Amino acid sequence: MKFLTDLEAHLRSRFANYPAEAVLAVDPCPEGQNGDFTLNCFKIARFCGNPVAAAQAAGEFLSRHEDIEAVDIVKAFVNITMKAGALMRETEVADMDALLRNVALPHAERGKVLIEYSAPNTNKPQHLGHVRNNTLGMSLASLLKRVGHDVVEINLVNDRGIHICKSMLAYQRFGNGETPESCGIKGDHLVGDYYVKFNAELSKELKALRAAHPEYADRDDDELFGETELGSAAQKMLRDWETGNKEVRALWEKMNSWVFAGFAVTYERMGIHFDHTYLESQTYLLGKDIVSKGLEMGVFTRRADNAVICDLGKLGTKVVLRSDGTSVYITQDMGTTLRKYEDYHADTMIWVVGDEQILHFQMLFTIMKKLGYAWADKLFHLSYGMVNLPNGKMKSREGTVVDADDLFDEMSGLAAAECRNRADGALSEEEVKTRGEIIGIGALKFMLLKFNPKTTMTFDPAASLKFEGDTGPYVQYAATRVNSIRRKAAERGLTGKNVDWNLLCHPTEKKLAVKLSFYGNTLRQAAAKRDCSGVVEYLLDVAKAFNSFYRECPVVSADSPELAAARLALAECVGKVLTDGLNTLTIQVPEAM
RNA sequence: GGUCCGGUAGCUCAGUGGAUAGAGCAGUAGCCUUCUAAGCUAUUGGUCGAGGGUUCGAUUCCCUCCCGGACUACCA
Repeated sequence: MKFLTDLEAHLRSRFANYPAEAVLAVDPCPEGQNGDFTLNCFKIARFCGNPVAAAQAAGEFLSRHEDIEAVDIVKAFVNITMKAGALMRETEVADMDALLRNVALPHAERGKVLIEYSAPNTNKPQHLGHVRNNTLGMSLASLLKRVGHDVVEINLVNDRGIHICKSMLAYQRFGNGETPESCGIKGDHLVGDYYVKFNAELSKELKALRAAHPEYADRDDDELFGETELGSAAQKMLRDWETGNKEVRALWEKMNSWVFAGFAVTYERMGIHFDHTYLESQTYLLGKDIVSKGLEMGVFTRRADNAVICDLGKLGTKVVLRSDGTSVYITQDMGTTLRKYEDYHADTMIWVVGDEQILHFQMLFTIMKKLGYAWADKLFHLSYGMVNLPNGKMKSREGTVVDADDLFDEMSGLAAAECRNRADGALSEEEVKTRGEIIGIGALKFMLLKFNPKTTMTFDPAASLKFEGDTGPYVQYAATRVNSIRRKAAERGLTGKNVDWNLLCHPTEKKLAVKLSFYGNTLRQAAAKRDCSGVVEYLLDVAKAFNSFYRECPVVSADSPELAAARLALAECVGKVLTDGLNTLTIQVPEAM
């Protein structure tokens, strides 16, 4: 802002030790204080004497500035009231295209970012936990794009392993050849049903086994897995899969294709489009050559039992190759990390993975650094907390898992019902569905993004279906209100062109403009922190200010056509920012609500 | 035991070295002949887990302790 750069120049000329780079920044003036912006002079006190003296000096200069109407100094805070026209110009509200364009980072700060998220297993449908992952991933990807990065979105599907064999085996035994088509069940759900079936049958067997062998009492399920008939059959199936047994491979192909078809529907509904999907079945053998390289470099050592290990200091010792020479999880992760780098040469790689894997990623990143990869210090694990329900954790065994597709249906259905109700027959059923989907899915994503990723959040199904208060629909509603203002204004022949910005001097109007001016900063900060929750808070804040404006400053029935035009222009700017903001979070905005 | 994350209003969560700690929900009292009430206005509600320290100033930084969770596999 001009008055800031002017003040900066003034201070620099007055104080010899004032730094060359800019240090001044203003915040919105808090509620209850007298001003549009506030300058905190505690922060420049070290260059300009004590805080209060700094505030006096700054205030004195600003009170003479052409853009400033009044200055109110409280302690070391300089509360600045701008002239209305200057405020609208400096906040870029008067040039909304510039406001939206200036969101992007300077070219030098842009880079190529690879972001991996979702990473589902192909043995069951996705649940609320996946929805949080998907939402965090897709929204962060979108945000990074919005500020100018070149973003590649990838998925790594866990399509092989013992858990996959479990559902395959249960299907083989109990499936009677049914298919998603024959039974009308979505493919991922059908396969998931057999995974559940396997576990149910296994439990029975374990119970019988323990009854027959009292000496097994203190051995847990995993230890006894291989002792059960089903368990050993699943293990055999995995070996058959690995040796390329035709029958097993054919079954695997068939069931995975069902799951992929199911996932495609879920992803489409969320609006997810990956640039590339890696399959674990094609990457799980990667990484062994890196182990040999690490051994040569002395990064890894061979233990007496022939296992290859890596000493990671206070992180502990990590086995990177089993004593029988086979890979562990981190081996293939080392391999895929290198593969991803070779495929895309990204400046930064991000993994969206739950916080239970924090240690794993610390180890992975440390190993990649030890192996000498220059890019390894630009790896980032975006960890997020679990999603709990009001009465505790989601547990598949207790049937408390919130299924993604069911949840979408429920959210969408409720929103559609509300739309149908409000439209009172004026909307086609198709339009009702479309709006319901945008509002319902939007509400869900918005709610998931509102929390800081790190927090272990509680999902309250009842509360989430309310669509009131700090929700996505609240922001969507504010955005659509702009449409109705525009429509009504057009009927009266009003446009938001050739505006006299000096007319927007109502406190509510100025407050709104001040908030709008922080849009770019908010997005860039959120992108730097890799955390969308700041954007959510910001959009709620703008929507709230706009709803007050909506009540207090009528547009169409304003005192003069000139004022109406100016208010319309301000409302248009709000509409653009809210829509751009929601879209950046991958949330759509309906035409009306 | 060790490492990491959290503990802020009845509930769910923001905040972060600075002005009187915020929002939504829930509660209370109002507002639809007006651009859509999925809205607005007012209001009740807090020893920011506890105790020390650093600082002009700490909910925020440091230390100790208490409580909750995650991790601590030759599982993924």
